[in-house]
Amino acid sequence: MANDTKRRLMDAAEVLFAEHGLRNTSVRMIVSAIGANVASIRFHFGSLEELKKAVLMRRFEPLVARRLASLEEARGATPRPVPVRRLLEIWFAPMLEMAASLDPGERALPRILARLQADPAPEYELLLQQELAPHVEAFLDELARALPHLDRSEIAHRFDFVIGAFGHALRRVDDPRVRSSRRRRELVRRLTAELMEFAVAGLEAPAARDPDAAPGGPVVQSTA
Amino acid sequence: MANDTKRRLMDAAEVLFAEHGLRNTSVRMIVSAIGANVASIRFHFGSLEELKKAVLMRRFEPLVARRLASLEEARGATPRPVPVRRLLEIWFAPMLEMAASLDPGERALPRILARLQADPAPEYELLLQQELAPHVEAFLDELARALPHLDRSEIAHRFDFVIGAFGHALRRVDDPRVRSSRRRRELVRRLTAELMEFAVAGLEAPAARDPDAAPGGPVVQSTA
DNA sequence: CTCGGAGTCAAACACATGTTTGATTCCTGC
DNA sequence: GCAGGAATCAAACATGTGTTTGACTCCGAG
Repeated sequence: MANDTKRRLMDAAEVLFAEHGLRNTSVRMIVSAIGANVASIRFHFGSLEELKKAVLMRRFEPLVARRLASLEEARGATPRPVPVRRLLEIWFAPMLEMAASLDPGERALPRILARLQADPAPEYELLLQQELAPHVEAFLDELARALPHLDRSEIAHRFDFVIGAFGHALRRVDDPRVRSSRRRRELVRRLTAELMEFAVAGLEAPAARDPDAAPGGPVVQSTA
Repeated sequence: MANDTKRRLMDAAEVLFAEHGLRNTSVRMIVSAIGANVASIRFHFGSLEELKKAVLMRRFEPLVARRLASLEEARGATPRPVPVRRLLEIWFAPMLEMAASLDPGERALPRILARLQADPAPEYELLLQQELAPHVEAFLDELARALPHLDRSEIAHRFDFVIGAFGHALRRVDDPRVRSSRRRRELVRRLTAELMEFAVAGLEAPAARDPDAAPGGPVVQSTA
């Protein structure tokens, strides 16, 4: 019974975070979800902020570990560069499995991260960047091998585009109009297939012309 | 002097909305920014919610109008489908000009919308969907002519990917580490050129295989 | 000059937030 | 069985929120 309340707090909190966002979830929403006392969060975590970080880390660390392990394995299989499509599969797979899960707790992290993408809260931003930066670098390194026609900075930007598209797609899956888990899983699979085609083509596209050096005028011209 | 305070409230509010998000901007933050009284918002707008909607609409209506006019013009110029690249230019241009503007007020709307993308607030979601839906449909119609190898639903999803990537890129431009407006404008131009290449290739990619019918196994396979 | 509405103001409202307190219950180790 | 820490509890705290009130100033029309 010792850490039971502690675990139940985290479980209840993470689905509330997914539903309402980290910012808009109050102590009282969490404790009342499991019939606990308002002081329980302070007792078990010290503060609400600490609980938020604990919830994020519990799901986040295994996710990063899985990605890195898969990347390592794919890289070790052959001396040739890992194909872009395979790299994207490795990147997306863990998150997609969570997003399609039947367990609301499993499903929470992708939703939380997708929200965090656009609602920058300096504290988590920093926390996640520290946790993310290393394995993002590893993927960018491997992408650079697979896309020798692009310089590193353009690769980083394009990977950012992919992450933005992915997050946006995940938010769509959150649409409350998609109720049944059967339909949700189907939608996730569908979007996954379409996103994969889109992202591979986008990443492999020819390098952008330097807008300064381009003789053909600005890439985005006035619509006059 | 009549509507002076009213206008100043909207001006101050929109940059605060861009900075802190619609949700996290309080009445007192707004009024203290221009030295007005807390009751002034109630007097001029009825409520804080009404002020938010007024701020959104003031910038939003001209944006939609510009896009539709440019689309109409491009479509009238030739009986052939408008190229994908041109459609994206028309879509991005107004927002990009705002994002690169020197006026913080001009710059606010893209930031607000980019935040709103991931922080769904039912009230504005509805408001914006009503305002957006018609001209999104018009763009999808034209995209369908330019991309005859894709069915309508896949086009809609891909356009969503583009919007997600665009929003994410705009959020990057918001990075407080990018201080000088000179550097910001440069970054916007750079990202624009790269995003254009990425998005055109992504939209024009071959249709995704139906994950059910695909004999080659799941598109995203387990990373075991 | 005066009346009256437009606009502003300080102060308080009712409510929600995270945190804190001190007492009380619970259960394990002795 | 009992001592003592772990865990829970109701209640209050201080602060922030949007809103409301009623008096106040201002200024143009009659």
